[in-house]
Amino acid sequence: MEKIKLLIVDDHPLILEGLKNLLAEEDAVEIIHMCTTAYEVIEAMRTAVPDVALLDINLPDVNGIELCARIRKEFPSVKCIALTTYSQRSYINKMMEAGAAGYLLKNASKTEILTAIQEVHAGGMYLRVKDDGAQMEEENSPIPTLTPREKEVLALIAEGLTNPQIAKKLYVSVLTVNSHRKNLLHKFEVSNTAMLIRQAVVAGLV
Amino acid sequence: MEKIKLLIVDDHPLILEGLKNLLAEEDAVEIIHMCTTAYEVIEAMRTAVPDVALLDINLPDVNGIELCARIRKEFPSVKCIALTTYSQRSYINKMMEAGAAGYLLKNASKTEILTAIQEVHAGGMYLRVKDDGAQMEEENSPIPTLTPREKEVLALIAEGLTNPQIAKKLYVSVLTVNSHRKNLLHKFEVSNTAMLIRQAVVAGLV
DNA sequence: CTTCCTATCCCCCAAAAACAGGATTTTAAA
DNA sequence: TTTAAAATCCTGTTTTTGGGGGATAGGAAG
Repeated sequence: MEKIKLLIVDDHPLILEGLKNLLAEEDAVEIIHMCTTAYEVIEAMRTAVPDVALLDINLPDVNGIELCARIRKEFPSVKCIALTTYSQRSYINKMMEAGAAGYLLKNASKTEILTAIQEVHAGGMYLRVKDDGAQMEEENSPIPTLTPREKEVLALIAEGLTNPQIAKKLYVSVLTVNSHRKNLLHKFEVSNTAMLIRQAVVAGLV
Repeated sequence: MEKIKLLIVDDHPLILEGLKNLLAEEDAVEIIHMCTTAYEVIEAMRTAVPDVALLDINLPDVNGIELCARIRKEFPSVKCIALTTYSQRSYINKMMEAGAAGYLLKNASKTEILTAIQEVHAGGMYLRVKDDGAQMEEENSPIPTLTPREKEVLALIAEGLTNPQIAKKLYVSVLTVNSHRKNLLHKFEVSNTAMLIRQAVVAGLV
């Protein structure tokens, strides 16, 4: 029986290391790529396509959700499993919507990770998020879907630019920027910039 | 020769796992405690005092800097080594100020970690932050020292309260809140709430 | 006993953001 | 091609923020 070819991506090298050690002695799987950015993932896949990809959600360049969607589009044969610290329903939904076949928390056990990989590779789906009671503070994060323009504006707001400055930078009217800003506030269901930015940061959108 | 007794703390179980695997085969050291929160660390130390503690900075309850200070106070014999992803000067300074004897990035190699542990245990100090060029975006984060009141106000701002609301909650004048707010902006060297909150979030202050 | 720090309060004023609507055009998808 | 979504611009008003000062009382530390 062929070994399952794995790609793992995480921005923390130590987590990669941990996974490598965890999976190295298993002969059912074989890690063919270890990446720390979404860019590396796509590059790596062009050279050798894995069977399963373990994806972190927090990546420096693109977030794991978008990365998953992209993988599903460019390499439909690759099964994606989210491996993250977030147990929020919204993340799970987004990830599944993006085409993920599995979802694991980083405190998952070795056997659990292995089971997930195998079941997913066999065409199944695996999702287990056991509530350890530790991080249930952020249970309510809608994570709205933003348009490209809104993301752009949000990023600039987070960088500290004011509406006039953003308008100048994007070559649009201040009124337009203000509209986007208002829409952002609505989508995030918040009433001021402080809440908006905090939500955006914890959601990894900035 | 006695093995060096280690305590490691990190909120990501996988990093703990990685470290464990990394250090398990070494006979120079011995992990006696693995914790995920600052609270656990203090509890663990009451039962068995380690020689060296590897501390993450991002912890769910108390940040690693304060934890380090507390360890140095309650268990002066314990040498602390920061093990984190932050390469910012300000973090290093804070950590050293808190009494740490070492500072490592999470992308440090196994031998580097071992060397650090041994040198620190021998009474020395070890600090090596090599710039991998990857995360130099955040090179300038002052991390100002905030007064208790300022932290309080900052937290409320981050929760989305306006000055009048904060004033009401703290039973002080709006003008007072505004002063704290202005001082916060000065200390963080930013010019609006968006930048303030973003900095505060990445600094783990909210 | 002085400084220094903190917290509190005050002034004036300009700029920005938020609230509440609506309208138009371009773009993308069904 | 019809429809929906996105991006653009508009008119108002009200509230909040931010920038520049300053003053005072209490406490801690030198």
